[in-house]
Amino acid sequence: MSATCELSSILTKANHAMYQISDPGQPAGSLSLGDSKDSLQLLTSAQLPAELLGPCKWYNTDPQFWSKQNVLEWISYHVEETKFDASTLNMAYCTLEGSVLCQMSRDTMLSMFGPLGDRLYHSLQDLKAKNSVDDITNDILNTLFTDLPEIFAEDTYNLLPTVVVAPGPGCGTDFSKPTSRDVQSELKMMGELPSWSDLGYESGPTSPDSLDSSSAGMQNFPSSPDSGGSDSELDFSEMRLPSATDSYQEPGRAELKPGKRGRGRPRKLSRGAEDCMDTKKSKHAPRGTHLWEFIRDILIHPELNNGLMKWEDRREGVFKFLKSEAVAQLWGQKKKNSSMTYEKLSRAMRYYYKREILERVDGRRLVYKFGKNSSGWKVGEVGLGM
DNA sequence: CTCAGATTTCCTGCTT
DNA sequence: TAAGCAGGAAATCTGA
Repeated sequence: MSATCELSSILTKANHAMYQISDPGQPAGSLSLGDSKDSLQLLTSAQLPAELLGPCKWYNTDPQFWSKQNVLEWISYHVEETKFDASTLNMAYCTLEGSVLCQMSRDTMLSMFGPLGDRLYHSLQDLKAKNSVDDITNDILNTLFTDLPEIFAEDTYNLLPTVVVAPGPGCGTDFSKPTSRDVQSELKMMGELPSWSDLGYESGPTSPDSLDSSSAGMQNFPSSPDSGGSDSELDFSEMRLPSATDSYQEPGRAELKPGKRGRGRPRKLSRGAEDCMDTKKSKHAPRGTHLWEFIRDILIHPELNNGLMKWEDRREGVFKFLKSEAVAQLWGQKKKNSSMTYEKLSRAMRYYYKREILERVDGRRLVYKFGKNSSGWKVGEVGLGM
């Protein structure tokens, strides 16, 4: 069932124009990140159907024709894959045109991207070859996604490398050293889209305990300057606001491994027909997925958050939830927990008071304030990334 | 295996 | 009355 629901999740993504679904807490267009045409063009809900059923754009495009954004996404993907410290990258190098990139020697790339350069170079060569030679893989993948979606069910991920790599040379991305993990994640990525998380947001811890505002990944992509690759980054590709048709996707805990339960206190049964709910719980809910960072990242991208939240006093770090439930749903999607509610989210927020990541704002509903142990939201900190 | 950290979930009571 | 807010308590998961 888990597999089925996972599949459902994938297909649902494909079938619904994510944020266009009318939702009480989420008017159409909300969070349609693609609005920011000039900034990093995030893969959005609107793009989902087509994108989701096929490999991501850079993967399918001859690197020669990559836009800066494609380059950024591509680099980000590898940053994440290798858990490379994105903060060491010069962002100027990450926004080159693909054509420029293609003319670079391996040494040049090494000098530009450091240890990541080698991987990038090989990936680039592979992609150049691939996109000039065949589309077999794409066809296969499309077939898999459209005709044999169940193959992407959780337990069958392991089969993918075999299935897809089989076509041989030219079939792929960075398969030069096709470790199982590489291949799987690559494929998985193609299925789930690269997005903010693929843009390097998961490359480093950013909890207040581990970073201060002056450090850590200040050059990370569009979002938080200091995310350093926080997993808290808005991974909108994975996020979509729920619609009435999504109930079956409710993850709940019904399908955890035998003997394992979902996170948190056991939920009381009574939520109606939530039984088919399940997307697998993230097996490794990554550290660094901090709620406050997630919130912060929504806030520092006003062009993207589209009315979910707003600054009340940017300088002071005071912000307000405008669509509290929608934010909670997004958070829930990020954590693969569609039963997330604002109530729960707010409880977690309140825990931040003690840690001084947030400060109380008395008497104002839905209003919070960043505390001294938070970072990355201040005007001076934001925007350094690019 | 233990432990700490970070939630998640539930609950009660209070406030707006 | 509903929606939020405050916290306590319990439980889980992950990483160290």
